[in-house]
Amino acid sequence: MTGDDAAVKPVRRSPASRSGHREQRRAALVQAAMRAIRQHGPDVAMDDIATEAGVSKPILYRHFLDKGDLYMAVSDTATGQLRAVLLTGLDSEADPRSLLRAVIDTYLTFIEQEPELYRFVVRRSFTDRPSTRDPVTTNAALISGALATIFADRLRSLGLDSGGAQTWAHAGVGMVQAAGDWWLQDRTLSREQLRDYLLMMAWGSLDAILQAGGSPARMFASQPPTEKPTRRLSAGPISM
Amino acid sequence: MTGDDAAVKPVRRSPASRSGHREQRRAALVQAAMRAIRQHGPDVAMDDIATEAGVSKPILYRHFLDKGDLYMAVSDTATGQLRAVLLTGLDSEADPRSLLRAVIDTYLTFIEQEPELYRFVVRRSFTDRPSTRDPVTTNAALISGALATIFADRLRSLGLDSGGAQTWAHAGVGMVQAAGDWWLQDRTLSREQLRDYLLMMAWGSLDAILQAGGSPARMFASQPPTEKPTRRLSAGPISM
DNA sequence: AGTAATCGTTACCATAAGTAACATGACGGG
DNA sequence: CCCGTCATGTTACTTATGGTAACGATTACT
Repeated sequence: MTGDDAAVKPVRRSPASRSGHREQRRAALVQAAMRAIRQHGPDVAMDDIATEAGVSKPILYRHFLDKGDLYMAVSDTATGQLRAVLLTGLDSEADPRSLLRAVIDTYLTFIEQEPELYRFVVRRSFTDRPSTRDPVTTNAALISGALATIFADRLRSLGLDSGGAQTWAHAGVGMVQAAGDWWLQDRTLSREQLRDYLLMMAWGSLDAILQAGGSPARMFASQPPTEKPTRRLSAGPISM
Repeated sequence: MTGDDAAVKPVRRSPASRSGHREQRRAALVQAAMRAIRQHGPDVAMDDIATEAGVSKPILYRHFLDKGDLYMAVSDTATGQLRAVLLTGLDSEADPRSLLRAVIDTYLTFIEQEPELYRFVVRRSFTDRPSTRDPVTTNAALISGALATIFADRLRSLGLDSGGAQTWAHAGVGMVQAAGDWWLQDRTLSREQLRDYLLMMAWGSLDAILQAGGSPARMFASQPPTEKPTRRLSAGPISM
């Protein structure tokens, strides 16, 4: 794009401002998208987003590849806060349970305050995407990965098998997510109650892993999981 | 023999065969939809489903209110097996851990054998629906509810607070679901390993609830949550 | 046979994603 | 001072798909 010195039009004034300006613009559009989502719900049309941004549709497509790309950007921004909290907590020397509690609390607070945005982000509406580029998966992976890394280090330092850390992280994220989803519709608990309950569960599962030395084989070695010959439910194909 | 008693057109011969036949037909269409989903992925168009069923689109709409309705029917059928297993297990006197293990295993086997169908069912594509009628929510609620019932009974029989059973069930379902989702893409564990790991986690969380008397308040009452954990878990500083 | 209900089809409409082509305004050079 | 180029914007279109309307054919009972 920078037509070098050789030709009549060497470089024009494209070097500076451009990129920075574009990023700024992109961010503004993402903000507009968020406003539109809050107003119209998770199924906003691109037209509505454009209108909210005060421009017309093709502008959006100048800055975002497609709706999924915008979705990704919104998702990134929305979860940025959560990630920031998480990473901040990582540096601190706070005890891990408090850290975990704070993470859960941040998440619940977010989905409580931004239910529409939450639905847009978490309820993946773009199942067609390659899943490796799925923004939710990506973000969950980021959080899970961060949790898993810490946890794995901890396991290793205790001489335990760290292979399960990632599994634990993913499962834990899903646990909180599903519980939060349910909670939004059936508010029979206060946020604090749910938060402590989830913390208790997550911590209990962590406890179990640690006690088992990081491997279920060790946990259930002494007592077989199927004491009486329970039928092997999964033996055959599911056949519907 | 039908037309006489009251008016010229009393009821016709709509009583028998009709309903039964329609249900049969509906089931056949659901089967076709499943085949189409396996072939085309979770984003099948109604046209493709109709083609697979050997009919044309309006036929589908004669049997299903809209795509969400079909989605619900597919979801019901697909999870029917799992629910059956679960409910059968309810009657049996199998120890709850084996039951839980079997449920997890059944789920994992299903998503392993039917990844496309799984994506269609679990990755909710119909975020616009009233959520109270969302098929996934409905199904998850069914399973969660059944699980919750079991453990609520157990909790009560131990004289503990059963109010958290539902929370536990929802969280547990989400845990398994998210872990399974991740596992499908990052197959670093065998199914058996993941199953036992998840069982360990779920059981550990249940354990924590039982030991806390069903309420996090009791678990964390004696000590502020910001301090290091009290239970045996906290033998060492488990900083994640 | 005639009447009516079920079963089926083709052809259409509405919405929303994504694109092409065109319009406007600022800056630098002849 | 006018002109070309780049950035920015708009209108108007295409395409895909969920959903529907109107119409045709088959079956069965009186």
